[in-house]
Amino acid sequence: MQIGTVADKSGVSAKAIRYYESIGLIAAAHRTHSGYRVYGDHDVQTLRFIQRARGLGFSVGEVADLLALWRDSERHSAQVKALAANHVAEIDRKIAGLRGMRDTLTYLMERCHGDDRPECPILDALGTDA
Amino acid sequence: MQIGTVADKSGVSAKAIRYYESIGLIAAAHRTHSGYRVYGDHDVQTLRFIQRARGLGFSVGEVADLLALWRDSERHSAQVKALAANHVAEIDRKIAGLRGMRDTLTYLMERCHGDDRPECPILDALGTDA
DNA sequence: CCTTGACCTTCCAGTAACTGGAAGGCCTAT
DNA sequence: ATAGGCCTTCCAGTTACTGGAAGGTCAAGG
Repeated sequence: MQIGTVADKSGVSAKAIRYYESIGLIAAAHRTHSGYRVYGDHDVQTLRFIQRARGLGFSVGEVADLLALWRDSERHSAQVKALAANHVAEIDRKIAGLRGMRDTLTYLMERCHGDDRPECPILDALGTDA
Repeated sequence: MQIGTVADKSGVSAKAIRYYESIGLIAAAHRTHSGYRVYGDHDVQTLRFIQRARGLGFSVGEVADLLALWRDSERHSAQVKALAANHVAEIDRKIAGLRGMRDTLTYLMERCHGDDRPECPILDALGTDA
């Protein structure tokens, strides 16, 4: 398989595959005599794994850890769970931050007439000396 | 006032102030004969505005729009409200995305023993062919 | 008068995780 | 022979800054 085919099958772009190879997330692919990368079904599996993990918001570094655990038959599920728990905590922090912004903005928006007059509590809130 | 003072007063780092100047978000400061930037209270106000808007998650580009509206006495509050509404919608999208990740992860974690055995539904979910 | 220390200046690099595009090689079909 | 659709590498750009290097400025102390 060439990189385009494995990209289609895995859902990871060819660009991203080369990038993952360049940073060492995946092993360097074998090459044809003319330099084309060659892949097998196994690589499609790995890339799908990466794709899903990235889709759950894990960083590339965390994905590397997950991949290592995935390949390690001696792993303890507690290790995986801990990784996931850390990530959930991080997601919760982000959600909390966004919710704070959202709440402030909707509060201000409710008080903004939203017509052709210039008075605006949103700008007031941003601009006051407080 | 020198840049360090205005940085302290506004809560925006000196580095960030120079950066904002470099991208045109704020006007270039006047300089002393020796090249030091000089600021007044007015600049502190502007930087605080920027600081708060950034804290609400507005991008630097959106902050530029907000600043322009803030300075425009002819503005319509509807313009500000629309900007805020777009931003809230964006925040909502992000929250929804994060919540999806969170839900999937917690679902999988509940099913993971989290002990010294290798079986792990989290890795299974990432690695299946489905 | 000179030095010390705390400022300030500019410029370069790095962050995360890629994407876009340029310039050029390879391979198959017509 | 050439057209097209692949592939290759490499450089730049994205966001919003931060860190650090090399060096100038200024007021106070010895």
